[in-house]
Amino acid sequence: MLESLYLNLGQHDAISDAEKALLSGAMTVERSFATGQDIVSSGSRPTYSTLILDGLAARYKVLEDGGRQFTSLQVPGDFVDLHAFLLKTMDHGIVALSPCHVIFADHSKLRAITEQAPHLTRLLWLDTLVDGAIHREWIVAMGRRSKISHLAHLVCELFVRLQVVKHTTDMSFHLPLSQAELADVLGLSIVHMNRVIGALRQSGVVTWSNYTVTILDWHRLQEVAEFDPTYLSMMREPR
Amino acid sequence: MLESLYLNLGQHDAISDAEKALLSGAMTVERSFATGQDIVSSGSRPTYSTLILDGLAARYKVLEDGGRQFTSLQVPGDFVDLHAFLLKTMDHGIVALSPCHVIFADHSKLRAITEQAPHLTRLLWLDTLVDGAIHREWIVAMGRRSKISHLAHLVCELFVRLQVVKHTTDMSFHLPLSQAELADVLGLSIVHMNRVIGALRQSGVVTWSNYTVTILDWHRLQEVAEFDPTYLSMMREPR
DNA sequence: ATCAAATGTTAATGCCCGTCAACTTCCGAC
DNA sequence: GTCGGAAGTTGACGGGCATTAACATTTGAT
Repeated sequence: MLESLYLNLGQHDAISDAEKALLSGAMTVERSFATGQDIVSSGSRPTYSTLILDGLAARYKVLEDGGRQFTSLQVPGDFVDLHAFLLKTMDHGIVALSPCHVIFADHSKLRAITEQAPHLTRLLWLDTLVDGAIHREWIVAMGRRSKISHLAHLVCELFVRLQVVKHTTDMSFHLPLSQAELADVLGLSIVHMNRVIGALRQSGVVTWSNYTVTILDWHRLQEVAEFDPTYLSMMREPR
Repeated sequence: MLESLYLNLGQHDAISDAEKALLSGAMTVERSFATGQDIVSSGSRPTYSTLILDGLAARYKVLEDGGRQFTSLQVPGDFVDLHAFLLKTMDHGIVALSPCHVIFADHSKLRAITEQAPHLTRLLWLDTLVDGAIHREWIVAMGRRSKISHLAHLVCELFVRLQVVKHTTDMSFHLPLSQAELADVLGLSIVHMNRVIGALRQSGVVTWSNYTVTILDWHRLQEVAEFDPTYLSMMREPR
């Protein structure tokens, strides 16, 4: 049930059975969300945090002119709003980009973990720190990378993150994002997004159809993206 | 000595004298850095985290073509690399943008805090979560705001953050950033950065000279920026 | 005070990317 | 199968922004 969470946290450091039991014990209700539904709405003050068991979700903000910007993509094994445990008030929304199956962890039980399980606390903290590292990489991509490089970087990131939780097959993964939604990831117009995707296809490093991305040449893709996975902290070491 | 840290952490929730003593006890060596010097270098594995006592610093990444992107600005009372306590390896550098006076906190002592002081641990965790919230706001600004709105938002953010640690006077603050450095914050060319600053000046909401920004019309500035300080979690409540 | 270097400012040119528009393809409902 | 709407694709055009270059101004070093 929580296998993807264990894979996600366990990539950074070993987690004990006792810790798995604590995590499992923090979980309460399961729920499903349809594509397009808000999993958490902006301005709310949730009393639980949401773990994705299956599906793809995204954090987003909407501006007055209607423009939307995604600030992160969340895959199975991710807490979409672990930060709300301490931030209290959601300053952004979280939407399901595909049918999402989730499970809730009560903040009271997360708090109990911080009182009694320092190592597990550090791993949960670390999970939010990796979030931050991904945000920084997105800022760099938006500010200083070419658009095709930005897109290539996103493909690299998603492939690696999905691989950790065993949601890739060979060099392919499912990416249920319309081009309009991708445009809200990269901060582009729909039309230009379409052209950038076309350019990446043309370059021959990936195929991309039916919402499935297949990496044909990982090495060249990594070069185009200048992708260095250090920021994902995938090395297992004492934390 | 650690007054700005107490102000920074204390804005989110009350901190006890015992907690202040724990923080104080975690500090070791003080040091100064000159403008332009790296406080922490990319790829390093520091065994301590760095707190800014005075000065302005920034996190940054450099791309192969030499392009630089700042991913955050750090003011007095900020830990510039608290995340390295758990991430272990720095995936970016941190540079002093003005003469910086800092103090180091040993990771071993931070670890001891996580073992013995759950509430203080949550406040330190929260500090890194606010970092993440700021990152998200930067992503939105880079992706979907006009450049003048982005700049206005940055001014709002810095003013509020500096106010918390008592580094503003009336509606002014010192911002020791060249236009070239600002361009690396917004992801613009130097020439265009100059024009955007000119446009913000023209609009009459701020004056900006001698590295000092004065807000003439906070209300209109906030409107231009669509600035909503919720993301900074400045409300004091149990965490 | 003088000079060199860093920083700020302005103009010219061209490309990247947004907008508008038209059209095609895909997909689910019936 | 047929229909309607969503998603994808392509072209035309204009504006925002990068690049280059030149010059002005400020700053710091001697």
